Amino acid sequence: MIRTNKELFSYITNLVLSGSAGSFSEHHYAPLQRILVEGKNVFSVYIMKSGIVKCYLTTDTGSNFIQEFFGEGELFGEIELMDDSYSYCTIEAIDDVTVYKIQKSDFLRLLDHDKKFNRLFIEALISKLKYKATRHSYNQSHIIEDKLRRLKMKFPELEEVISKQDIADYLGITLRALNRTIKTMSQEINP
Amino acid sequence: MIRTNKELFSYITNLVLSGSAGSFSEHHYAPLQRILVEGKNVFSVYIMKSGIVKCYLTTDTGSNFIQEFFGEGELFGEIELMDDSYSYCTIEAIDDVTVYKIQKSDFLRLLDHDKKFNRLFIEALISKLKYKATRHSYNQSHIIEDKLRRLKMKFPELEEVISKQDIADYLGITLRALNRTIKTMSQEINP
DNA sequence: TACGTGGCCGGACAAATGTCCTTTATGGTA
DNA sequence: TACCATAAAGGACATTTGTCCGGCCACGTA
Repeated sequence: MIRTNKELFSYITNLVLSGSAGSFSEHHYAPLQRILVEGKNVFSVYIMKSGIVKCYLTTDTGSNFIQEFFGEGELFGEIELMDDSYSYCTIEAIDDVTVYKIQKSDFLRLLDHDKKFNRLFIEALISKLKYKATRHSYNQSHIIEDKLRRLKMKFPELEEVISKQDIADYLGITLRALNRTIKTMSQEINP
Repeated sequence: MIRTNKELFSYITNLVLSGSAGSFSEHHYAPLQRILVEGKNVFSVYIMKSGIVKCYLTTDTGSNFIQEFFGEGELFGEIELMDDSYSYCTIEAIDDVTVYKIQKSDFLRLLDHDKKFNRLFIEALISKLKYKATRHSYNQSHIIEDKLRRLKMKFPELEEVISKQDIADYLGITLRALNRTIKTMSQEINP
């Protein structure tokens, strides 16, 4: 649910600490602030230093669909990197957030000259792919109760950290359906 | 719906033709033959030369969920590349299929020594990511009729090439629901 | 205190989708 | 030809999920 990337995080941290990569700058965001906005041009790649953001897009039906929550070490803005496109989603801070920011051109240079970084980046992409594939197939083939159970298993502190509406948007369901399911499940435990 | 990758295809074709990459071997498959099987170890990366395959996985509910259809230039087996893992999906030929196959170790060497190839690979991953993200959010926020309309728009020859069951598995719905929707839509046109 | 505002909860009903089962082609094969 | 497997189509019903709505509660502010 909250995606992280330890390896990338520690590698970037070392890069920054050693001062060998002056191209990284650090930025802070308060809850509800938006780091990227759907439809706007993206000029940098971002890597999470601390906090949690949600990555979502607004569909033509008006509802929000949450792609992922990002925590320590996850990167975003990379999809818009290659084709100079507009951001296909919005990134919004959930709590206090710190990110490393690196300009496209610097990022591409790093990718070319730093083999280790290149490999870590590829692994990050592959990890995202795998995650998305699994999630989509699970979502399409299970009822809400199963999805919720799975989510709670993987992320027990769920309801303390993420709002109900966000959980619903993440599961691709309505708030009503989420509440209904929570009720049903609690009744199954205490009949 | 049927994913392709022109740039990668022509680059690989040139590599193979120029003989500079002896590590590629060519393989043929007949319809229904399986190139990768879910749960089995993967030792190579594959790139489609011709034909169409379906990439699907069987969920714990017994239904099949089709991740993507691959055509010319698309690659698969790359997810299993980095973490030495088992295949998370099955790749099955739909018509006559030819693929280029390259061993993991050769692939990794190529990735390290061929900058252009490295970049094409990253772009391929990013393209898949973007596609998956869009598809999942669309699927979760629209009714079947919308999904089907969108699919037909993007891929008009749909029903001639892909079986009804496969279309249903791709949309994450039952065959019954697909038939019902097709009927409804045809009645809307000829009332 | 009184009054909004927003998050959370749930009733009642409608719409979408799944399940189960039967029928009708269609193609291959004994 | 007769037989069998398999794709396609759809009827009848159950389940799941969405829509619309009103109520409750906590919190900030006039």
